[in-house]
Amino acid sequence: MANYPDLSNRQEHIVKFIREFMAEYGYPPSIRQIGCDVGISSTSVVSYNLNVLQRKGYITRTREISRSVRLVDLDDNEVDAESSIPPLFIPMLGYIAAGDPIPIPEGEFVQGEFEEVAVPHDMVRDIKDVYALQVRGTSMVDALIADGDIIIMRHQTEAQNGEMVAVWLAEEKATTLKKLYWEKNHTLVRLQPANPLMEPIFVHPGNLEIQGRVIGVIRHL
Amino acid sequence: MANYPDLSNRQEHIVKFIREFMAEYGYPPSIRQIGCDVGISSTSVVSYNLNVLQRKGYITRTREISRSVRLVDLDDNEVDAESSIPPLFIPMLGYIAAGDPIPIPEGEFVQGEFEEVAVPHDMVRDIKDVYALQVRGTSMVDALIADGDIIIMRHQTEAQNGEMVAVWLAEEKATTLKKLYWEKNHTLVRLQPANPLMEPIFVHPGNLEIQGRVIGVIRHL
DNA sequence: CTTGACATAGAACAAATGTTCATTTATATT
DNA sequence: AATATAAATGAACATTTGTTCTATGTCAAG
Repeated sequence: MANYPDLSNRQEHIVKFIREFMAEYGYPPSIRQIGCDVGISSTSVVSYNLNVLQRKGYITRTREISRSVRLVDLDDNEVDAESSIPPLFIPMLGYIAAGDPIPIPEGEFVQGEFEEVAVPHDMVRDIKDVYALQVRGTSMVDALIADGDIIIMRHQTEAQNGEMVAVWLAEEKATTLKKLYWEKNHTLVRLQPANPLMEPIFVHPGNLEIQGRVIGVIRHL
Repeated sequence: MANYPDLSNRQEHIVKFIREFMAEYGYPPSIRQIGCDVGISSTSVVSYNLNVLQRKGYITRTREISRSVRLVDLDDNEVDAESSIPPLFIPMLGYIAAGDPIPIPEGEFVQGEFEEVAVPHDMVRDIKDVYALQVRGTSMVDALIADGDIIIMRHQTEAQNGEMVAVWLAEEKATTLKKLYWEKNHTLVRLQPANPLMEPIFVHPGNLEIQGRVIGVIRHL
């Protein structure tokens, strides 16, 4: 991993774990939690490696204070206590229905330009490229999504196997939400409904346009 | 201080101290550090006030984890003097699966007794009798609910027409989630799947036990 | 005046958590 | 091969930290 040339693999792993833990929980991990994740059974080895990371300027620690490991973050995406708080509201861009391509965000959202939708605290970590769409119609029931549901999307145009995506099928002139799998050396795409009782469909990559990835669904009743 | 009308002065002080401490140090304060700043010499009084702040939705805590106090970051302007603040977290009671009756809350929840689930700000207005269950299995797909989904329930034993309820069918020994409609002068119950492509079932009221009402569904992908 | 809910207080205890120590292993250098 | 340094290991211990318990005080409602 070229990001940290002067660190061992273990030390890189520790830095990344601390960053992820802080983002997810809002407080730093303990020595033992770091050891569990990194596979170090001895608290003194964790402490030894943290001392190295501190000496090299990657972290700071306060002696005899629980959970006092803090990253000194040199990356572009500076993580600090305030900005690590995930958003509670995201913009609602519009609607998603079978017969229309979904609205796609252009540039950054201007505050107040869109209606806002409340999301759970742990559903969105970084609001960049994330937005909500409301479902119109019953065409998404194969994705176990009902009319009126709110879909939380992250704008991306490529997808990995197993990710739930919104795709526009040009020939059929239809939007569909399915799990995407590449097959036959990327010459075929299998779109798998979330409902296990339903069959997948197969499309050529040229007929398909990935418009975003689904990261959550919210249904009010 | 008009910003937190439903908090005592001490509780406001605690919220502000937590925010300042987190910003300055990058990790949350301990119970004793909060006590020192606010002038509370007893750790149980600090803990009591933190429990109140958690119940009112200002902070979250994790039981028996050091420095696990986290602010739930609402803008000061969003605190409305006229309304109670809706909860951002509710207790997760357990699981729901087809072959078992759902866990039913008994009495009020003891703080910290259950794992907490994040919900959207506008999904729950009053936490009383509200809890979450996680779906195990694919038996709920007729309700457009997937394995792993989180269902937000309000404990109630009676239902109006059209409400989505969890019912236990004694003869079938099964839990199902469907919209309930009374028919033939309350001598028959029609249970309507949320999936419009599926047929309803009809049961006698004596065979059915309403265990709660579904008020929302959350799906993380 | 009584009662119940809320808030406070201190002590004791349990558990979480960080540090120290003795020892071993791995690696680099001479 | 010898030596020095870095890295690892587990155990023991010290300290931090959160929870529980018992008791008391305040205040509003009946």
